[in-house]
Amino acid sequence: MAKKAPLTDAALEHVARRFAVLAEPMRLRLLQTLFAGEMNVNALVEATGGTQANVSRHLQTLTQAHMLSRRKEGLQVFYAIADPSIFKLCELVCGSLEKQFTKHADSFSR
Amino acid sequence: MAKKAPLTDAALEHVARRFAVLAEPMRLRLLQTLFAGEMNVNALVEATGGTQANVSRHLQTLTQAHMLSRRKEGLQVFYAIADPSIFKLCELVCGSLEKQFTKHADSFSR
DNA sequence: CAAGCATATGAGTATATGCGCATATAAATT
DNA sequence: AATTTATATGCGCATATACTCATATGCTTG
Repeated sequence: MAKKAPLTDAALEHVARRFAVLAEPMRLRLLQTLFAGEMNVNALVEATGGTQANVSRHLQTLTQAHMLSRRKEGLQVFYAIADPSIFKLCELVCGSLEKQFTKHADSFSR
Repeated sequence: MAKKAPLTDAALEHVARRFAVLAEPMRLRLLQTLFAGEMNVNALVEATGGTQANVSRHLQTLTQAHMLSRRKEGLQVFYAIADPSIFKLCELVCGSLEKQFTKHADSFSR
């Protein structure tokens, strides 16, 4: 399989879609929270400070993109990170951003 | 520096913004084209099949995100990939996507 | 300085998407 | 079966952004 083959339009749209899923602060916050492990919706609502409706929608988006797994247990639904490449993606972007402005680096983590 | 520190809201917005820049097929096409090396706008217009105005706008977006460098030489403006992490980012996403649907894998590269 | 070429940008339109509110669904408990 | 609890979803609004067309800017050359 050639490594440098150009991508088809369809493939580019898939890649773009994947980046788009990661292009929302609340979804990133959810992912970051789930880095600690599986959680149900209510826990995620409390951890992120978002509304239940909004959190639920974002979880749906992330799940449809196959980034999260969904497990129902009684009344509760547990979500977890399903795609380990998410970790590396976030690390890459964060690293690149930190280099980019070492000035505001203090406003980066708390 | 702590590796697992949670990100501030401001940092999350920066990360999200970066992903958003990568969330457009035409911009990905431009980046992919520039993988071969520095190019001027006209060459990019021809290579991507986009309109001059649209290509110019996307180049501006990519440059403002510090993903591309801009070099003016006479009438022409040359763009090049400025942030090497872009390569790894695209590889990661493509790899993850290929795994995800090995079915349509044939529609991925040409 | 006029004309021409390469690139950038303002304006307008269409589409997408995030959010809040209210309500629906689904499962457990009484 | 009715009620309660946890999660999902329909709807409307507001905003963002991609695209096209026309035009502006900037540099070069005659």
